[in-house]
This record gives sequence, C-alpha cells and structure tokens, in this order.
Amino acid sequence: MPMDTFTALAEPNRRRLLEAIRQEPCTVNMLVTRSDLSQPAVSKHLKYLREANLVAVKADGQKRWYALNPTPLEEIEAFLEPYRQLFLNRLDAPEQHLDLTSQTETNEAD
Amino acid sequence: MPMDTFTALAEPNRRRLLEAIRQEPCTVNMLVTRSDLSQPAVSKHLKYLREANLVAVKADGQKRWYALNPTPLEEIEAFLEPYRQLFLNRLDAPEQHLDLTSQTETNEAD
DNA sequence: TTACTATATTCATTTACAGTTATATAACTA
DNA sequence: TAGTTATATAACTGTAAATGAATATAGTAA
Repeated sequence: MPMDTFTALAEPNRRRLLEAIRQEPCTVNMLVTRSDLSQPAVSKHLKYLREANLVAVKADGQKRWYALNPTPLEEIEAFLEPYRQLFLNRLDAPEQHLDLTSQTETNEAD
Repeated sequence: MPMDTFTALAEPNRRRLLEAIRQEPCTVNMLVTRSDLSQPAVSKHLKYLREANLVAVKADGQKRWYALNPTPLEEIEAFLEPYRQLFLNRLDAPEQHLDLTSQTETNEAD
C-alpha cells in the first residue's frame, strides 16, 4: 500500500529532501551531501516520495536523477483551501491578502 | 512531545474531524455521531488535534465544545507556497486561485 | 444517595516507520 | 578482469501511533 501525500509530507526530512529537489533535480548522492542523512536513509525516503508520486526518477548511467512532481500537492492545496481565508483574517496586515470574490480594482500591471 | 501540524493532518480521520469542526463548533458526541469512530477514538484524535493546537476546547457543563484554530495551518500554507505556482500551471481552467505574494516571473502565455 | 450522560484516560496489541549496518546490483574505470 | 562508484534493498532495533476494550472522571438529574 503506497504512501499518501499527507503521510509523505509528515516527515521533516522528507520535506527537506523535497525542498532540495524542488530547487533543481538531484541525484541521490547530491541529497546525501546536502542532508544529514545516510545514503540508505535517503534512498528509503525517496522510495516513499516515489510511492506518493511526488518525485519522478530518470536513470542516467549509475546515477538516478530525481525531479519534483508537484501534482499530488494539489490534494494538500484542495484541503487547505477552505481554511485559508480563516487564518488569513488573523494576519496583521489586512491589505496584503486579496479577497477573491470582490475584485474591484485590476491588478495586472504590478 | 506534542504532535506537529503535518503529523496531525496525516491521519484521514483527523482531517475529517477537522472538517466537521471547521463547519461549526462541535461536541464530542456530535463528532461521534457524524463519524464512524467510537467515542474513545474521537477523544484520542481530539487530543492530538489539541496538541497540534488545531482546535480549542471550551467546557460547558459536561460538554466540551471544540472549535477550530486555523493558525497552525499557516505552516502548511508556508510550505506549500513555493510549490503552488508549479502545479497551478498544470490546471486546465484558470480559476480564481489567490496569489498573495509577489510573483517572480509568472507566465502570461502558455 | 443512585443512576445516567458526556468525555477522558489507561491498557494491551498491532502496525508503521525511522535509522543503522550490511549486502546486493548495476555501471563505470583502469 | 578487478576495483570502484552509485544506488537500492534486506535485516534489525527502537519508537510512535492506530485500534479496541475497559475503566475513570465529572457533571446532571431523579
């Protein structure tokens, strides 16, 4: 049973790995170097990220290039959407977040 | 050690409980009725949601009214933000998704 | 007081997962 | 060919958490 998106993101090291992969495609060794994790630990986390379809792999000789697949994050986005206005109301600066429904002024030249 | 926001949301039943609480404040019995969970199971999940500070409780006689505290969800929002433009580009219909922050180099033609 | 209601907690069991060490496999290099 | 590199996997240990049954606690009502 593959790991779902929420569970994959629940682990902080996996979020950091995904952050690195988001910046640029990475090989396993690059991720080992940029993290505090051992190579098997990185490979195991990448296995879960693959199962959650959050990363795609491309073989290149011995190397495996891991690239981000952001599509499953839409599930998180969809979950978060109804809550967003609720916590946006609590922010200090109320001008920075725009109201979706009432769009009185055009903001295309910004 | 209290449960963090991501881990609290990793459990599907907890997400459903939070959905119910988002619609309106709920007592434990209301949540038991509206879910497939036993009363102890609901209470235990609520304990985790309390630890994650996602809900606030108000005692009212025997009843405990659970209300949503959306503030910790800002952490999820902050994590998701750099990814959003990446998967928004893949959507078919250009919906009215809000883009609060400054866009670096968005695409006007596709 | 007793009985009932609403909620929380304890306990035991099971499962899932994180981390390590060791090993396996495939590709590259000399 | 042997040796090295890159990555994956297996086996193991420890821990967190999911689940269910039983119980505890506290408020309410008779």
